[in-house]
Amino acid sequence: MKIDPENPADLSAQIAAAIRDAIVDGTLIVDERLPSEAELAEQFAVSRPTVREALKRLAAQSLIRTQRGATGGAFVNRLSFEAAQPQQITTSTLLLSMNAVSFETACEARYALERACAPLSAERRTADHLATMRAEIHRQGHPGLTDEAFCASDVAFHRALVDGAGNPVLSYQLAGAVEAMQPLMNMITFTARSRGKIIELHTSITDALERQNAAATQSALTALETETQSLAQSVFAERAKKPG
Amino acid sequence: MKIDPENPADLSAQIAAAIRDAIVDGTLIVDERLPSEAELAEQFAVSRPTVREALKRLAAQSLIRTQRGATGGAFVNRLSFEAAQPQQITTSTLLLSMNAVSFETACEARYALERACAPLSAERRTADHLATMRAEIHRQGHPGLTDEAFCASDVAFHRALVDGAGNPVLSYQLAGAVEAMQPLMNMITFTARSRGKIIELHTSITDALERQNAAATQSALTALETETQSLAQSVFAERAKKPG
DNA sequence: GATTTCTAATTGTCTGGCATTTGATTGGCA
DNA sequence: TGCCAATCAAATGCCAGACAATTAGAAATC
Repeated sequence: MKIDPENPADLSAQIAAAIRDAIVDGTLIVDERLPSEAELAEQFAVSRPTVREALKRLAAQSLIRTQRGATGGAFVNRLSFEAAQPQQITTSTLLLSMNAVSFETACEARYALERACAPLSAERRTADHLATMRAEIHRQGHPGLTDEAFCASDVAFHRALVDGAGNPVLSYQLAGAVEAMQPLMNMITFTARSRGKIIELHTSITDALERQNAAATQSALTALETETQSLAQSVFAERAKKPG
Repeated sequence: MKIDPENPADLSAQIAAAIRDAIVDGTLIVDERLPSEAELAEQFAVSRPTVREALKRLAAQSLIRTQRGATGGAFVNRLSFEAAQPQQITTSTLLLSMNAVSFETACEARYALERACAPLSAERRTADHLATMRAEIHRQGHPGLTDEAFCASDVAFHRALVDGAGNPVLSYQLAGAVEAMQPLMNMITFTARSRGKIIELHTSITDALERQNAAATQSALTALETETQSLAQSVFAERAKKPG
């Protein structure tokens, strides 16, 4: 673990990179304790605040955790899917909002990915997954539901669908795509009629999964994508007509 | 932007979260300059090192960039897909290696996601994408190629396939899944015979894409998945027989 | 008017110190 | 001997102040 002493700027970034590399290539293993801040400062020939800045960078990526006290210190974190997901969602959300990604593009990606889960989910979904999906469908039918709550329930429905595939890697990747869409979906006003259509399609998806019919699940998802796209298009067209 | 003064621990994390929230909800917009470190320290009633630790956390996530000098400071970064991808790949790689995800599970997720790109890629792939894929296939046929270089070429091939879909959201999500598999793939020894089979399947994939035949692309991908899985299984079985 | 120099603002880093937390040690007491 | 409380030591969390390096703009000079 070495840093470049020639370049006196960005010392904390260099130190963070050195430690990160050591974690990635296995030099530092899970739950291993890093040297204390004072020792690291000595090793890298920098001051303690600089070391601390480096450690905070790593902590921001959940690569390490710190613990105070006599046996405390910085420990290599076991990066869990649960810990990585919130950050993945934040990043995906910002990517969409800051890069002028069209609703169409985001929606296309999301449904393409969900269709990828469909065959696995049709095979492996448990009664629990189906129950969650039906519960969300039921909630979506409630008349007093705000648009935002409707979207949140939609996300919960789709996450259950994805989790039904029983593949944590898929669930992790899809969480970003599905949740990041929520701010975009929240821009849509859902009329009673469009809600009814969506609920109908959610029901066909759930039915198809229950019958373990992968093809039917995929075509229902495609229908839902088409419906969502045209709904968004009409909302945006309406908004363009009367600005303000 | 407020922090909880009651809880004296984790001040830098609280400040980082406050600023991150301001960026996510649009209070701070792209390229906007944050107050100087001294001003932030005053606002949050903490010291400058604490503010700096918070800023480093945000810099680690590419949410801000800093610039020295008279008109310098911390600026909200436009989070680009290019900047987010390396971190997404690092995270995905660590998730696989630290969570004992089986080769089977990771492989299944990867090919499910790639199949999701196939229809779009069949529709939109350019001559450039096809040329890249054929070039990688050609490289893979070179006899002197190390296993590691073969894997790297494999990754390049699949990334071209994914990029062919012309959807940056898909490319971003898939990059994590594809690249993170590389360390797992590197554990496999590729015989001349297995390389030949893979090259053959890569060729059918490229041919199907060239003919814009989505179904053929998907079934070729499925065949490649089956081949990869059985290859891995035999390698691991062999390794289990004679340990060391 | 162009070039050079100066200046002010800002981040990057260091030194030194104190507060807080927490496990380990040690001493006292039953 | 066994248990419990007080103490201790190590480590992180935080702070104050200072200096160095960089950079843009202003001022001075040719």
